[in-house]
Amino acid sequence: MEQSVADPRSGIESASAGERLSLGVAARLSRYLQVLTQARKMGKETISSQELAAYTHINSTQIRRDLSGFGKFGKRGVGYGVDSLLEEIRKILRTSGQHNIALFGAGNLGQAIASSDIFADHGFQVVAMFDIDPDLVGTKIGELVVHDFDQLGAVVSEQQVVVGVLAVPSEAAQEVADRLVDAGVKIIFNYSERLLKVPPEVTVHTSSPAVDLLYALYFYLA
Amino acid sequence: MEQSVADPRSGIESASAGERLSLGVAARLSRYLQVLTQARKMGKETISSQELAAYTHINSTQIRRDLSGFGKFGKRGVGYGVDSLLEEIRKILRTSGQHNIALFGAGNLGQAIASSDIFADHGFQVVAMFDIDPDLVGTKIGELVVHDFDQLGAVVSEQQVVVGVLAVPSEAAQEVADRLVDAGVKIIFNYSERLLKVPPEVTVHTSSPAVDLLYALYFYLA
DNA sequence: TAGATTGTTAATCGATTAACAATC
DNA sequence: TAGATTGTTAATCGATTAACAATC
Repeated sequence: MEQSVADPRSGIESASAGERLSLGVAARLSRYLQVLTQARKMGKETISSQELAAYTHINSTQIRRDLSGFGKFGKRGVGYGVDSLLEEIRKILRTSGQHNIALFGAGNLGQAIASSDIFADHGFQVVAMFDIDPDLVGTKIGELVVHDFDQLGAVVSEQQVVVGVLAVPSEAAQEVADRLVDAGVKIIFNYSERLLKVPPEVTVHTSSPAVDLLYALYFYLA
Repeated sequence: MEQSVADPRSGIESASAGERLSLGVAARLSRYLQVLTQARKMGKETISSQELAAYTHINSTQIRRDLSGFGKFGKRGVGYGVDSLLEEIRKILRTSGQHNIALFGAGNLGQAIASSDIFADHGFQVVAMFDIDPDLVGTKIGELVVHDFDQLGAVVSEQQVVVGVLAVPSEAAQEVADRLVDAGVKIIFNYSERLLKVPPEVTVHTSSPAVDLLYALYFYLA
């Protein structure tokens, strides 16, 4: 889990918004969304808190408690409607819209991400790809033309890019991050291992499969 | 974060082990390990709880508290020695050794994982690759020969595979998982979106970049 | 009705944080 | 000495869980 919010804004409350969710609640709601999205793909119409618990490793009481804080979304004796719960949680997280991503690095990892619908399923669209290799610039990966890094600023503002995803080698990661920061991007998803230095208003999420494995392994060995 | 431990074993306590770590502590220690590993690569010799906090988004008091529970690893006015802290945490997590991974799927994602040292840095070694495509079976990806799925059981027991990493299309994920379970593998790392059904003693970690993004986005939009 | 599952309460435990003395 | 940072305390807040009535 990533805890990314340095300074909860004091003062002005958004009119439409109620309270800001706690880090834990927001993280758990996101997990529910993931499972619900897949459950829908599998043609499931209802899902119980017990089933959600099995897939998320989150206690079923906790799940019911999280949800009941926002309304009565379930049917006793039946469970939750997959479609309707999906919609409710999206409303709560206010992430119903379409959000644009720029992808950096057109190597194996970049291509894997571009061709996957792991982001698309949750309303994120890869709208641009970048690479430093002149042989790749101008070629097409799926629907996307590979841009040169020099076009970064222009693409970010024209396409309203909200998230930059780094699938570049570690050595290149900091430079790309710097450029994204200059272009005003506030969320960076880092698939390299490099520790990135960014200003406090920018959130970096570093992907860490090995860390997750270490964690799982501890409980396996212990 | 993945919470994966269903039934804490009652009764018998391992002689060498003290208490089993709580889920939260184990997860945070793993994060520290990640940052320390990178800090060492960057040639850093000491690191303060403040710096660790900046990279992990975990409160610095929390970090000092976590560590001081196991010993006095730091020097006041200086910080923690990167090498020594790395070693201490590995001891605590009892994950110092070498652990073997089998990788499934030799496509873009599989190749990206095989050629990355994101696992190797933490003592995980990819010892075998598998693919269903007859054209790929027998070819080499880096140092690794691509095996046919039929060899799964033999390879797992010969190479003492502890973790199976799935980089296959969603449609194939459940079948590979079933075979891994049959072969006795207890930890599965799932890069597909498919929800996997496994027996309770097996831990599945599903990679969820989009979920992490949704979470970051909430705090950005809110 | 009988079985299943939600919504909610109440009680406990661990996480979080500010503050600060100890000490490098 | 002066500055920095650990180790630790104490106080608060949120997470977790079992239990169960309500109700589909």
